[in-house]
Amino acid sequence: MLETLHKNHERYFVPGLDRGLRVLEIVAKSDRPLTIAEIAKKLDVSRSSAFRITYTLSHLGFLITDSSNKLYDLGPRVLSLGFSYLNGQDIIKIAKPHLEKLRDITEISSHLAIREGSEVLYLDNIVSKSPFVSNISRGERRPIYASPLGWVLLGDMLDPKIIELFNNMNFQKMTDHTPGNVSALIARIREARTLGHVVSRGYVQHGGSTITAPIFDETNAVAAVIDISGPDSGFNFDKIDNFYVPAVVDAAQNISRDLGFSG
Amino acid sequence: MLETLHKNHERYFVPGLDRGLRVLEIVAKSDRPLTIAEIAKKLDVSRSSAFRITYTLSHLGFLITDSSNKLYDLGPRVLSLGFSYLNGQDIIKIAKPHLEKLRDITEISSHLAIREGSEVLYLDNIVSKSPFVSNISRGERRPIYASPLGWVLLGDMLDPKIIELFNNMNFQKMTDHTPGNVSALIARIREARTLGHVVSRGYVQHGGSTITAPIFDETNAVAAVIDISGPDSGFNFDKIDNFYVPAVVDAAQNISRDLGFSG
DNA sequence: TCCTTAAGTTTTGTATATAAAACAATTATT
DNA sequence: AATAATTGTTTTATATACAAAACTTAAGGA
Repeated sequence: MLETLHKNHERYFVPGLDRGLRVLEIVAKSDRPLTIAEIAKKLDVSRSSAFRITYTLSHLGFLITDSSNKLYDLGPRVLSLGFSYLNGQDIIKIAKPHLEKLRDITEISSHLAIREGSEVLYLDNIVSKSPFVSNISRGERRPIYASPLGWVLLGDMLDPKIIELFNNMNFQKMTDHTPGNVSALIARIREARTLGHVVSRGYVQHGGSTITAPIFDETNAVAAVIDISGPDSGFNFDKIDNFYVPAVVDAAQNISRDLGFSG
Repeated sequence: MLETLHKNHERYFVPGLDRGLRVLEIVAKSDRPLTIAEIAKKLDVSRSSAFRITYTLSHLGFLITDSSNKLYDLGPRVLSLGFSYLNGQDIIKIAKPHLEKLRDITEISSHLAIREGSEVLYLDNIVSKSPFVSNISRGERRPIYASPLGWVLLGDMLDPKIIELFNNMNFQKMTDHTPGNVSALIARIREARTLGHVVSRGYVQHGGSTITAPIFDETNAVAAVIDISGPDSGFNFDKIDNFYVPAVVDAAQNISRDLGFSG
């Protein structure tokens, strides 16, 4: 029996679950609470289905309603999942002491991030004790193409895969140095891989700088990335090459070693 | 037509969604990745249903499998929801400057928390710059009955409601001062309400102290709670009554005012 | 004020998601 | 090594989740 590729791909999908989670993400993305009719329209389902889904989600505490019971917003229960995820990530525990040491010797905030789809996902944020601190929290996301961390994270991805991931993405020029298309992005990635690190000086969104290096797992894949970053006022730019870069690369290698990367 | 109360209550439930979210929480609570058979047993459904649910969740990125595709663990996508929730909470933005000022003048870490069911849920954590820091992160939870923050949070709840919430809860003695049953808890709550704050000195889990005060919303309900807390070594115990307590109560009142509580 | 439109519920016939059973593949036991 | 037990996957008959339509309530305009 031959089915359509689409149908075949979703043979075991639980539609109610799929749509419920999409409702949570629709409400999460919205900057204001939504009505059932709005959710139904965005989900492209009937109002009665949207009613059933919001009924379920609000009874479970994942959505809450306002006093009139007409506007739906995220409920506090969504937090429990994310927090469990962070606690369960061994890489965070392994990396933390190295990130703290890195923060202490450089006096600049250090971060740990992984790739999630086409985004950089920050897993940990070790805040500098100096007054010049970055404001990136764990759980935050950035588009990969616009972040030096992203360029390093894609270091082990083959060009066709990169093209597949980004060829219909809208490249917004965040700064003068944001790659404007896929081939410019590939050039950045190749450069990062060749050097083994990236120094992005004054190019980051709010006039800050970043020094980034990759973490490898036991299969030599890029498992994560660390950086030190913050406003330019926190850096001593004379010490980039002979202090900051070796410190970050060294910390990354130590974390890689603790993760089982021998090489 | 008469249906059972149970059925009637769940008339509009989407079962696939309910079970999918319960799978996420089962995996979140587990300290190790789980197999389909284990998930099926914990959920009390057939293996084929568990297969369909995990299939859906892993295709959506909320679960990930290990290399053998047999062990399921939380995926990074669960983070985005929790982070959106935190970003959407106005109370965090409103409270933050007050918490930072409180941290700066007391040199002790300050926190913001709300009630979620029978748990205290930390929404923000302003870390002290002193070496004596607490290690509570946003997203963490504590049982209400065992936390001074919880006693303050329940200040506007009527006794029958408290009894309903806690009468079949297992009260574990965390410290000498943990209430051991519902009536002891109610006494703590009443005391907190009368005083308008709680000073819990040296009673907290790891030998630390806490000073807590409630935040009210425009309807005079307890909307949240703030505290300063940390190891005893960070406190100057001579300054409790004439400095720490007024500082915390003052910050709480200012946040209440910014939230619309006239007084 | 009445009419129109829109949004939130409830009901209900039908398409389909589901759990049992069958099957396949792996792991444990004798 | 052979067999039993366990687990993952596929098939399929049937219970049920779904969307359309009906109904209810609220809001807006003439």
